[in-house]
Amino acid sequence: PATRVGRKSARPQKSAPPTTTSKPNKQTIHEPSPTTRKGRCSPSAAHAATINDTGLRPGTSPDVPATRAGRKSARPQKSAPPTTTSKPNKQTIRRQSTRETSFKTKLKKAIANLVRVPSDDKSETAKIYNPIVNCILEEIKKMAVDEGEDDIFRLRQLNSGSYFENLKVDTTNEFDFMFCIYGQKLTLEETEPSLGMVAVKLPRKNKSSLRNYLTPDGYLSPKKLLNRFRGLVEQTIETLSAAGADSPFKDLEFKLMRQKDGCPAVTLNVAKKRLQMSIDLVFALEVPTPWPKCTKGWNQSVTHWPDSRDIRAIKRNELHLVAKAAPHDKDPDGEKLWRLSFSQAEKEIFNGRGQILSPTDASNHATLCRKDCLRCLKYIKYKLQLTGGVSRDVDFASYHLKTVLLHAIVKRPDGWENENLVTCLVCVIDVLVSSIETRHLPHFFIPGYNLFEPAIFKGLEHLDTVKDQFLRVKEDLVNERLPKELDALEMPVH
DNA sequence: AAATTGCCGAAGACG
DNA sequence: CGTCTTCGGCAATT
Repeated sequence: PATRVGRKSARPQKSAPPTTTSKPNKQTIHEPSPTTRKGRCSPSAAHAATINDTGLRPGTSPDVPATRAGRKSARPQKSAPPTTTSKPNKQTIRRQSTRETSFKTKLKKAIANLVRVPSDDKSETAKIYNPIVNCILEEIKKMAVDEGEDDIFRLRQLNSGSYFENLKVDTTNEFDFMFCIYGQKLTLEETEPSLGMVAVKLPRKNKSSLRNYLTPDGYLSPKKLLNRFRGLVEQTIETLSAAGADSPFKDLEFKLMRQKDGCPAVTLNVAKKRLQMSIDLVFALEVPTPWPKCTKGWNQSVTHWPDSRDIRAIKRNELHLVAKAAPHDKDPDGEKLWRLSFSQAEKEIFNGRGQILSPTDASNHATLCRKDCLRCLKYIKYKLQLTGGVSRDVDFASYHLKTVLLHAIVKRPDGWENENLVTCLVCVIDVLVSSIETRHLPHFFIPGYNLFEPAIFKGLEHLDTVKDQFLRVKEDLVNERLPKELDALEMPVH
């Protein structure tokens, strides 16, 4: 029974590759001239052993996490990787100035030194959070059966968040999971397309227990459902905490954090001796395809990325609704509006087996490069917060950075290779800066939803600090200096 | 049709 | 740099 499934799915060939030249290489960043500077040599090791027992970030990241991977099959290597470029021959190398080469090396090293999760820690934490989430899921199901609601509280687990996306840049032991109600027929009402939110009603034929969570006027209430979910988790934690001496949880201390207003997640802190971790359980509703109307037009950009075939593939991903509060007084009681989450679609673009590359990408170099870019951006933001440049509760979120990156790829679909990392970073920073200047950062999938809309974004005035910071980084980059914001060596410890 | 199994990629460790 | 390892994702399988 050979389970031969390799990556032999279709995707014969990404249509016409030779577009390379057609694109006016507007990105001729002057990888600049010799501004000298002694390399700060990096005694690595610096950030080592930051096994932090501080962890535990209190806030809730507006980063809206993931949902289930689409069921698309592997895309075969986007054909033709002639590798010519990836392996510069000696002459090419010699032709590059040694300074430039050494700067690239230096940058690469610096990035490698951004926070990483050592594999020891990975094993150790995995042995804790996996049994816990399994147990919570099981207990919830059991309790739901007793109360006749097992038709909805048989939840699907999706690992999400920066840890599982390999995009973590801080040292907190924080793990995000989505717990999704799935398989329900829902009717979406797009009353607030410019907020990225929808209201939900149940079609007549939906006889599920969701009926228990309707408002008087027939809307599915995020607050009611989230409260119910939290109640289930609370009960579970009680039984977990009361575990006997032979339980796998006997050394663990559990503490359920207070429910933050408008936060779609239930946060559970777990401690084992000195090791602390935070488990975020994001409650979500899976909404069946097709995507709602507010997403019309996200793909109508003039550019050629992603191509129409990829767009179709992306749109095959299920969206999710999370109980994230609406801004202002749009829905003060949290009784009506749900926020759309595209995390599965985003995951497909960045990670999935069907990485969405550009027509001229030959391999998964682009994936690596994009992720390195994103990690750099996130790290810069992280440092800015650590050093007090921007307070932590301004909701300038990594989601904004991810969105900026997506726009940057649209603007310049080719050349995402770590060889060009500097160029790529500069490109992303340019997009970020102009978004800030114009106060216009459209949600990638909902063009009419401006993430920097004053009514939506708190702390607009801080954005200029952010802009300055990134401009400094850009300045360093084009002058071949390692930005101190990317230097993990002196990591402030909070 | 829920749970198990096996394969593969990502990325760290190590030499 | 290349090889080895572990973890997670995924789908075939029963």
